[in-house]
Amino acid sequence: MATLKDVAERAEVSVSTVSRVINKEPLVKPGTREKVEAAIEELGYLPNRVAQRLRSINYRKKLIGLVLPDIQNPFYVDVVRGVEEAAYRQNFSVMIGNFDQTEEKEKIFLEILQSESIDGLIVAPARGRDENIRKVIENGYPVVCIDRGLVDLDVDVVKVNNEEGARNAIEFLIGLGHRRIAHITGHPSIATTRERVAGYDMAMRAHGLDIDPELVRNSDSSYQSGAELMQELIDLDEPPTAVFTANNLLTLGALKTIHENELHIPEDISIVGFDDMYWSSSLNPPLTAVRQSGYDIGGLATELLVKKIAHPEASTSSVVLDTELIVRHSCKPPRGSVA
Amino acid sequence: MATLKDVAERAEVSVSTVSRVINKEPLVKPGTREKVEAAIEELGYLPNRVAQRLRSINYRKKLIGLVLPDIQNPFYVDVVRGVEEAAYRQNFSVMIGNFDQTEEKEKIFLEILQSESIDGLIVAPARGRDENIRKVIENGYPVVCIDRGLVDLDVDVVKVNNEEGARNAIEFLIGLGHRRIAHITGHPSIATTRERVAGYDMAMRAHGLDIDPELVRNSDSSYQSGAELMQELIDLDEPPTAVFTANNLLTLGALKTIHENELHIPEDISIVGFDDMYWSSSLNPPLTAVRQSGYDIGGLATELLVKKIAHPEASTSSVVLDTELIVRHSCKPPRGSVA
DNA sequence: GGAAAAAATGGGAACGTTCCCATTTTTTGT
DNA sequence: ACAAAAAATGGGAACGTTCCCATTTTTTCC
Repeated sequence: MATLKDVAERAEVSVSTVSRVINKEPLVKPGTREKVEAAIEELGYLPNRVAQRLRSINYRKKLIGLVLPDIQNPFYVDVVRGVEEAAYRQNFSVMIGNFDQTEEKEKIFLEILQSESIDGLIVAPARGRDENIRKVIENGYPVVCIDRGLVDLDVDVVKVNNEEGARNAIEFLIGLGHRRIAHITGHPSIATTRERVAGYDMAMRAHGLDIDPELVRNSDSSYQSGAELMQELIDLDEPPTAVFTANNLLTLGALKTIHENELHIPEDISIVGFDDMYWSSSLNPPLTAVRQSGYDIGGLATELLVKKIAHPEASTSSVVLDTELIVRHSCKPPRGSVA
Repeated sequence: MATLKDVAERAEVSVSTVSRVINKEPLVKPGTREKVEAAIEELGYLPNRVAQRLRSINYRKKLIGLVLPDIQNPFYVDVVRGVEEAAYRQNFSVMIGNFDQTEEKEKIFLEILQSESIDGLIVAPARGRDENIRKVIENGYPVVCIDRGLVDLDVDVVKVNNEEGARNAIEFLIGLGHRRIAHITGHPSIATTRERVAGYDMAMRAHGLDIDPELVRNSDSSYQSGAELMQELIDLDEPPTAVFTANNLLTLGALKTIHENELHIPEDISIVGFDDMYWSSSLNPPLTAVRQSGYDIGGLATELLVKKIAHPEASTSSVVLDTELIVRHSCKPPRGSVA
């Protein structure tokens, strides 16, 4: 592959000048610039990003890391797209790591990213307290969290208003006449889970409804546990007439169980899921869901990170986006109600 | 961050020796190795992968690229997981690029990867002919294709037996008594599409059924076009009693339209999809699908690539995996049939 | 016990860039 | 037209490693 030196020789200028052209620095005479650009074209020169990164000063490496707990979750796929798009606009590359919810993999991946000399990091922490991420921050890397923040750490966050999203969903169900509303939650160690539970509680209490602890069940946020917990709810002496699932994997798991039990949605049971998917209309019936835009979250997080890379001293900020309740056809008043 | 030099000073050995320890080379006295490892531990040293990559000889950079047309497609997400897992086992990192089906993005991404000094590349070509990929191969990079190969280029491929997969699906439908079986295909420029169509044709002909060209419709493999083409099929004077969709996005799109038209699966129409998803059981009714393991494909492609990186002179090989028809509940004999 | 062979270690160039400073060229103002 | 200022270019060290070769130390074997 052609190097800077090759280009310099061809264009009959110094290596420094070619470097300046590559980096679009202003102090190059137009004529020189053209000569150099011609040489680059002729040689098919591509800058070696590895050498660039090795030599460049901190905030100019043009590489950010993205660390996600579960790439099988469509929400995070949207985040990936949002981050890639925004990063691309700012001429940054993205290195993606998926740690499948395991702490060990997360640690390894964070180390790799630091070894790769990233400028900064976007991460969706699996737990509220995360020693691995704390270390990265202590090492001086700019970090932006998505989806949820970190306990004890003052860090930039881009997230949605989970409490409100959950509250809207529950109030919608209450409005339809439901009283026994179940909530399959995520892992209680995650802030997101607690906020969504808080929204559930708030809505229930605001309408004078008791919260039956049997109807609120913690999970590990997986497809599997969504299916299992749904079965437990169905097997209850007095099963719920509606269920609110705290993320899309749980929703899909719950749907599986509902279908297996040959219950009909929405006649036998209503369901609202947190997280919408582009194919939610393909479900039967089309799913009513609380939409949070992973794409927007990823995009905003990237912009925030890029700013922070340029101005590391700036104070931390947090962005809270609104959710939207997308009403489709998976809910109706409970049997025998007079809504 | 601590460097090799820091470790060397602390352990009172030369930089070369530390490098040898890092790279697990055998020619180090056990005692020395321990001293060095202690120093590494104490300083929290992490090798700088950028410097390593810059200096290392060709096949030792320990980085591979993965270029995919559409990360929103769950099949490719499985591929990502398979590649990451296998790469991790071999101590390789993976740089992922998603080009959203656009040629321009693909080009940019392939250039970035070359700039990043990758050892080799796994790619799912969007088209059968791809100048961008051809260039990468000409530049001497080992390349393994997944899902489909490239016209005119002798390249390693890991794929499934598409023809057989499609044939099995169609024969299953014929066995149930269907005669008017539609096929929503992918883009005709893609080999995968042609192979699946060939399987469809073969099955139909083998059972003496005419192929009605109205029932075979080309798409761009998107969710949107799956929905649109399904509507066209439903609007036919003599609509099909069963439909075979050529990938999971098309399947989801078709399902949306079927539900919108208030048709019932499988009473009004049967559907078999190419590509299974882990949540196919969550669809209502659970989807009958031709399963191809993206995870296995990704894993095998990675192993093949790693071998090729070590022995670039080896002749190209291609791996063809079998598909599996997962029968769930989205198919039954057509109305009025005496199956 | 000593020479030869093998093992272990060290020194320094090189990878392809950027960055800093020095030098040369051009522009500006009078 | 000339000095001063500004713009443009060049030279070479440095980034943190690996790799090659040289040197030193240890082992082997008669």
